[in-house]
Amino acid sequence: MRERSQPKRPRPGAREKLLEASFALIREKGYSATPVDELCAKAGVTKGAFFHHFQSKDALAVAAANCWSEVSRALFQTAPYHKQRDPLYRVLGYLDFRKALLKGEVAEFTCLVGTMVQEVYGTHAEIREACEASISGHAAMVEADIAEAMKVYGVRAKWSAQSLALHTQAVLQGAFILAKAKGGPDVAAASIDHLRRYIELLFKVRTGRKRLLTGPQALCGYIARSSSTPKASASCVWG
Amino acid sequence: MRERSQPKRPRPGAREKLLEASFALIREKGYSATPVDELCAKAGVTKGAFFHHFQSKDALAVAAANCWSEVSRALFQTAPYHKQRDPLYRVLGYLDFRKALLKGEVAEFTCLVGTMVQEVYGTHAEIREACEASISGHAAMVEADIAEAMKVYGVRAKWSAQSLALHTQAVLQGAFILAKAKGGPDVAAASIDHLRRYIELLFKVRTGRKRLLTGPQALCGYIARSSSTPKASASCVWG
DNA sequence: ACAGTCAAACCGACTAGTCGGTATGTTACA
DNA sequence: TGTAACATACCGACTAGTCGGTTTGACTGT
Repeated sequence: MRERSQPKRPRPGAREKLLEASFALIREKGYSATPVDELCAKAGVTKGAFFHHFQSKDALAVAAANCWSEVSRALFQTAPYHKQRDPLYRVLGYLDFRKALLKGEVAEFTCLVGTMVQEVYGTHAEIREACEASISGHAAMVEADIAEAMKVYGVRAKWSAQSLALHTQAVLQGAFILAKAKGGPDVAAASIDHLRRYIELLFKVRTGRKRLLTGPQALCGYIARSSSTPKASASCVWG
Repeated sequence: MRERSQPKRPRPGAREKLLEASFALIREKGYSATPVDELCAKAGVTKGAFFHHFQSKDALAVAAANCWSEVSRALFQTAPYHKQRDPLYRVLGYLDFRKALLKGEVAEFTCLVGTMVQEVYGTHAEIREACEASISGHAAMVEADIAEAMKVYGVRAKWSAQSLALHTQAVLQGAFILAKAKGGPDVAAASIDHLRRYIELLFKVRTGRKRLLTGPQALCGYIARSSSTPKASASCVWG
């Protein structure tokens, strides 16, 4: 239902504002500890609007996870590292990009779906599935580059492109937990460095990072600072 | 209806039972979503007993995190891999041991403090600190072996033993999140495999795992099955 | 141009139930 | 007789969700 692609945008969109508020609040306080009233307050919207757009708080969580998938897909697909011709450089550039995103408050760079799935995996199947889809979908994007790199570099191994892609996500999620525990992004950055080193070793790229970054299309390591925190955009109405 | 056990209460220890119940429930449902009443029910104890032993729910969380530190310290210090003479084998054996612990339900092998800190890092400073201490303390144990291995193997590197130790914890915590998202331990095991391969590469141990495991003191890979899930013991009264 | 119609969007007081926490016992034992 | 260790009843605050009503704006017929 909802008939989402209507040519008219009747309202500034309480729905979008609620999704955006959920990004901030759930990452900051967790899902269970975030009351509906507070989501409404942050979004500048009333409770009536909330339950007009979402059947329940859980339904919002599912929508938020789906929206997160779309927003992050958009962010990473348009990121500059993605234009690298060498697929391995795309993989390493991806990690540099992730590292560059570790700025500001912890809640601003951590992962919504990773936070949520941790809390609800055993009690809210639908939310868990939406989070799983988000993580797996993101991993699939990385997997494509890894698989291509394996071909180009002639890497034959016991590990699969998929398992390595999932491993990158595990490292990132774990790095976020350590960042939360320690109160800052430094540990997370160090962990990404280790992951990068691992991938270099797997592909036998012994050169230091510098050389990788000064290649002809050296777009890997830089920051699209303007959008370090993915925002819910109006285009993210479903997912 | 109460009348629930022997009128004699020699010293069954409501406190210990509550801590043990918190291990199970918080790992299963998260901290915020675990009501005090349910903790009491699981522990077979009344609410009065709860607030007799803990000033607040938050105080229980701090105690649980400290208890977790002690229980896991005891578990890993007595684990067989720890007797390896070669420090590198201890590190790799640690990973094999962690992998072997990935049995049963997800809530039975995931980390209490990792789960908790994710939820409360921004709102409950004392709990966060207790979780941080638990993770860092555990990492320090791994760090000692890594540092020794670096000496023995003459490894000089940009990375420190500490950062690699923290990285192992990041991988494990992240592996737990993926396991929660996917509903089983397989992804987590694969991620530990990648971490193991990384460390082998760092130490230039090119031999396959088999050879490592068939060495003279090949205790690395086995399971202390009887205690895969750390239990709160009576000795864990404070921490 | 304009009154009428309709449905979606939105509002906010209200409720039923849950939550963490307390007040006041009761029991076992030193 | 005192004290630690419980047990039970209860409280006020909070929470997700409801419901009757109002606003908004697109569309229609005249």
